[in-house]
Amino acid sequence: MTHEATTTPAAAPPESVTSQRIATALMDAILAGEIRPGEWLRQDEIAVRFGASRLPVREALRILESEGLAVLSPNRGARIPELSLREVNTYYRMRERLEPLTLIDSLDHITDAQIDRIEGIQREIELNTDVSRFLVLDREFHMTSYAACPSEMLLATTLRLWNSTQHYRRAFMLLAGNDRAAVVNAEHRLLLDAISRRDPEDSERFLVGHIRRTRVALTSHPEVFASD
Amino acid sequence: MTHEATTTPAAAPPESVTSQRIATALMDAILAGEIRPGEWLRQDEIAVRFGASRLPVREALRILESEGLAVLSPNRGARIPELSLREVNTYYRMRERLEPLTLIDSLDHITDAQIDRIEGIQREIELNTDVSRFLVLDREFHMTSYAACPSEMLLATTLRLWNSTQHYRRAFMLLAGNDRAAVVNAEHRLLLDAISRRDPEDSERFLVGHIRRTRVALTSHPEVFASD
DNA sequence: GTGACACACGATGGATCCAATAACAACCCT
DNA sequence: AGGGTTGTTATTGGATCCATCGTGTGTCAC
Repeated sequence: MTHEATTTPAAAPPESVTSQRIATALMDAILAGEIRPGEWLRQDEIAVRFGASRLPVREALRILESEGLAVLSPNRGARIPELSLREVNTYYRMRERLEPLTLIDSLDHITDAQIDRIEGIQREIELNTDVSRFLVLDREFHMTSYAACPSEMLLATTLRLWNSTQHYRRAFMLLAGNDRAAVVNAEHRLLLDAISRRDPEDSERFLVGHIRRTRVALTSHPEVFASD
Repeated sequence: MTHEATTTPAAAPPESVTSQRIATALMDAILAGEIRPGEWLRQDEIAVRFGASRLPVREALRILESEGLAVLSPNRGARIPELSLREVNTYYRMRERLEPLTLIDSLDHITDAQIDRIEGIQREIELNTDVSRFLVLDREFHMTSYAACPSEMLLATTLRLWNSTQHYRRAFMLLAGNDRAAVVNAEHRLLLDAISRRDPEDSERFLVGHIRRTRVALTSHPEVFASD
């Protein structure tokens, strides 16, 4: 749209609305790890932080809820949910089934420029050594591959699954390091090749393998999850 | 706690909160077909209908949005989305991939009493001739089979997919009638048998077949969908 | 007659104030 | 001293009023 490159893959919602602006800022803070699972989001505190009244904050919390980033209890407030190992495992199994569909539908409309962009991201991943940077690049890699999917609902559901598990991916990476980078790069290269050939079967195969291996690796570190 | 029975039916969200009460009522109205896709949900009108101010109505609309039953445009309002044939097709392909997972996870915890209940519902389906009643019973059949799934997120996602496509299922049934009842009953019986044996492979096989055949039947009537 | 512009109306978004609910703590009674 | 109860406080839920945005209509110019 504009000359500025947007970091978010989908069309960003208009920022003129205060509630949406607060929701976006809170979402970024949560995904960046500044707000962690288990923390309460007090309306008054957020309101003064953004120089607004509590009303748009309440709407923002509802938006966060619809994104799966917060749970609202009546008369109790909003908090970031703490996920158990079992729950994250389920989220990843949902991803293994859903994301191939997102990718397959995206393959029907993906452009050469988008494929080039994915390859550029992968090159940057292979040169990168910082863990936090990897989380951003990995997300960009996959989201760009999904960007051409025509179904907003499918994209939104995929994004929800990514957002809800973001904290545990980071906790795992900070703990285990990126010494498995060679495996990730091999998987990404195979996936990228299948995408560039616009081959739905191979794309699904390598994507499922990639998500599944990540799930197994994640769940081998129970200490980063809630105690169930 | 006290000797008095609780008025709320335990599983349902607390109705003491006005916004939740309005959201539930609106959701029932949408699923019952009283509010149809494309219609605008004006805050003022809903507020006077429920004898409340516009504020809880705004929260209720946010809840509806998170359920996938409404889309909110800033400064424009909320409306029930009109889905094209392509979009409903995508929703059903999502169901084909996700609901087997919901069912498989449910099979690990499902009780004999729940299985008996599913069989009772199926018996009622076979005796029933009314189309509207079938929609309710069919939903009950499947939702009861998913009820033991321990993942709230997976259940909620499944429910969203059902709710979002409810209107088009009804439009199709009212148009095509239930002359395919024999096929549905056969599919349900096979699925029920697999569930009662707690067989995940057969359960997935028959469930996918059931959803897929329904999708093909649905999409053979393009006249019930938005023009894309 | 048709196009564009401007104005007015209606609906939504936001701020402030008040009521209700839940966690917390001190207190009293047993 | 312990458990139950009650009062206090902080936080959320709701109502009313005002500002802002989008839309429709009417008019004026071409």
